[in-house]
Amino acid sequence: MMEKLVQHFKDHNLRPSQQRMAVMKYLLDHHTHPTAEIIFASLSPNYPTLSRTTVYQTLEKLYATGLAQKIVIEDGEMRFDSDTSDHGHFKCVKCGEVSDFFYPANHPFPQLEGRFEIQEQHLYYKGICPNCKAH
Amino acid sequence: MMEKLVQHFKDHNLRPSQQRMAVMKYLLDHHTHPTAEIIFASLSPNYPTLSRTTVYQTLEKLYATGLAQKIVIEDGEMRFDSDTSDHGHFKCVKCGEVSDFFYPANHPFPQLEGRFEIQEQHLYYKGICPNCKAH
DNA sequence: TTTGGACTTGTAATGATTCCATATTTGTAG
DNA sequence: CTACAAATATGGAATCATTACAAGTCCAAA
Repeated sequence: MMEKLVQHFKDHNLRPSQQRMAVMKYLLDHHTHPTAEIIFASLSPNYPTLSRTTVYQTLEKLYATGLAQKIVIEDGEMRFDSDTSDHGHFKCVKCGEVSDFFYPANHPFPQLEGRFEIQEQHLYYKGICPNCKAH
Repeated sequence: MMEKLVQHFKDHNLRPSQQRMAVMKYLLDHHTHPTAEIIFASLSPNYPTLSRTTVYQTLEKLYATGLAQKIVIEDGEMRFDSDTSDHGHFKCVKCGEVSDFFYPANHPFPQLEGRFEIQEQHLYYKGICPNCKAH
């Protein structure tokens, strides 16, 4: 597993530093769409010298090289997901949790007229999750 | 036209103050998905005492009462649209412009499993717009 | 082992948004 | 028409996630 990760990084011209490995591993282990702050807080105990800036920079690198996707639903709250496949998200306005939902690969999405070059597609819903609805 | 606006506000228990009228009118006249700052800058010359805070508060009110929708595509950039119908957006990563795209009202969207209560649906693409692609 | 570039760190800066206390305006009752 | 209470507007300060920057550290190649 670790070797696979190292290879991932090398494939994308990134050095497999401890910090990068840790951040990426966190994303692979927690599909909870964490923010940089959440990741920082989670890793800090084990990496006492870890800096917030490093987490931010690492996430940006992961995003830029296609190892993670960036999810923006609320202003001032960037979340990350190591699952870069096309899938949607649901954010509960009560508990704040963001969950995935998947749809068939061939699901028909609205087409754009003209010569738009599409790089990313984002679909998300906001509302109340089953948990919060049941009190 | 102005009377219609006044009625809009009254219907939603909002007083038709000069400032609110001006902000709402701006949204109705400019379907360019402006930010609060853009609206503030545009109205300032005609309303010298207008405050940024007022624009922010007004936009929040308009959103909360269903007179406008809030569009978040990039972090730290809240945009507003007086067209509250279901439609998608495209943001050009080069010029930064946000444009609309519409799809049939009966377009099939992915369903959520379980008892999710959906309040908002957002679909957007990012990429290069025809203008920028043609240089 | 040395060297250069990549990476990390911590602090300071940024900038959009919100807070808050005060002033003004608006709708309404008399 | 007038005055009062509630709603709204104002502007300067505070917040807070994110980014910039300068200095220190690590790693790979010669």
